Amino acid sequence: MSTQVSTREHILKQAVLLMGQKGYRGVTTKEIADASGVSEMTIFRHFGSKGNILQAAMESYSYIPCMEQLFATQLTYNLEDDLYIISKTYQNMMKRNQNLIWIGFNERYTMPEVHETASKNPRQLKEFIMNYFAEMENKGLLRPVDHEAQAMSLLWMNAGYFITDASLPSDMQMVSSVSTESFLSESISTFARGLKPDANS
Amino acid sequence: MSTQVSTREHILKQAVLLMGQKGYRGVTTKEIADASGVSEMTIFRHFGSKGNILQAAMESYSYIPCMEQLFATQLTYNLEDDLYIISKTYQNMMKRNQNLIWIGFNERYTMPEVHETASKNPRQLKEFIMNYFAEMENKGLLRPVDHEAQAMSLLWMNAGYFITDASLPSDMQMVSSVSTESFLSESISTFARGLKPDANS
DNA sequence: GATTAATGTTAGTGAGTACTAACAAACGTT
DNA sequence: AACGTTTGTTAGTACTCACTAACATTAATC
Repeated sequence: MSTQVSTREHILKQAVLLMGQKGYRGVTTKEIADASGVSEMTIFRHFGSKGNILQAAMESYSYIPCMEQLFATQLTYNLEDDLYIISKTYQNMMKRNQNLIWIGFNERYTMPEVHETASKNPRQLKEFIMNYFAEMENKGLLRPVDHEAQAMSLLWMNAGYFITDASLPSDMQMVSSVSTESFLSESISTFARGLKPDANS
Repeated sequence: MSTQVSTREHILKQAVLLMGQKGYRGVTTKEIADASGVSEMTIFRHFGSKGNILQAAMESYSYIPCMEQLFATQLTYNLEDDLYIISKTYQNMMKRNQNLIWIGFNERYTMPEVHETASKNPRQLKEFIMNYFAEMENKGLLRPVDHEAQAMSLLWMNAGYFITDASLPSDMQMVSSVSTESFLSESISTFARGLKPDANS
């Protein structure tokens, strides 16, 4: 009984890995089967079609629950700290799922439903952040700003950083040598300063 | 005689457009032919194979000549102005060729030679910038810094901005509403300030 | 008007590939 | 030991698609 689940998960894992490297169309069901140490039939018995593999993988990928918990329990209402932990969590989730991100992006024209599934995440996260900003403003810990625009800025910055950090380095063959952690924390610090109310030291 | 060239260019243009949307494997030679208003045979007579189409497109794409001219004639040795024009040119070239960038990136595992062709560009640009920094330091207009690391920072920032600006907005369906031009100029301004020698107003 | 170069047309080949059907083997559970 | 569930095997189907060959057509050059 537990074998079903684990083989299913195992297939998904290998499929995402291969598709992340060679693209959805670049990988055959045979390849996925071999990489999973499983017969091709097993794949079709589990998922029915190649498209469903990707669909299933996309549905299993979601940072919404994780973010939900973060916003419910881990916030300190210190602006900089909170933005940092939100960003850090976002970065972690994106990095963990970077293959899926790429596949979804590449197939955005050919498999719109897959892309639709994936794009729910940032939209939901934007809502979370906007609610947080509203709360902070009520507490007098935030300047009166356009909550949506500022939430967007944060996401924008994070997405840009993720893409350059997680994806390009292996591509553009340049000397990295830039410390990753510090870049993020410094950006967040600046961003938080810009949002704090006027009375500063 | 001019017809050959123009049909060839026309095919390349349409091929890149389609591949940019649906991926290299997602497009058939038939589709490219139809989009180009041309027989499938014409394509094979011109390029021999589907792979050669992409290869030819990649070889035609290069911002090196453009950058070469910029570095030779258009610099003013005002740090901020120069970095801005370099960045702006980079952004323009990347935006003009964004389809090719994506294709090359997506096929980095399956068609390494294509990727190799594309990656010559940033490496060359890095060299240009490093030489520029060396000159500026000689003129006493630049702090003594690690030229390679700083050139990397600039390219890094530009690449990150390009990707979020040119590619993500249509993807993540978020309200853009952020002014593009100002974001870039502000970043460059900050970057330039960080590189100027100490004696500041 | 004849020649040449570029393109069109048609038909087809061969390889790859998603997916199916039918039966056999392994496995755990009771 | 019997049963049900999951997986493996094999063979095959239907389809797509890159690519070719042979011949017809247009268009420019001289």
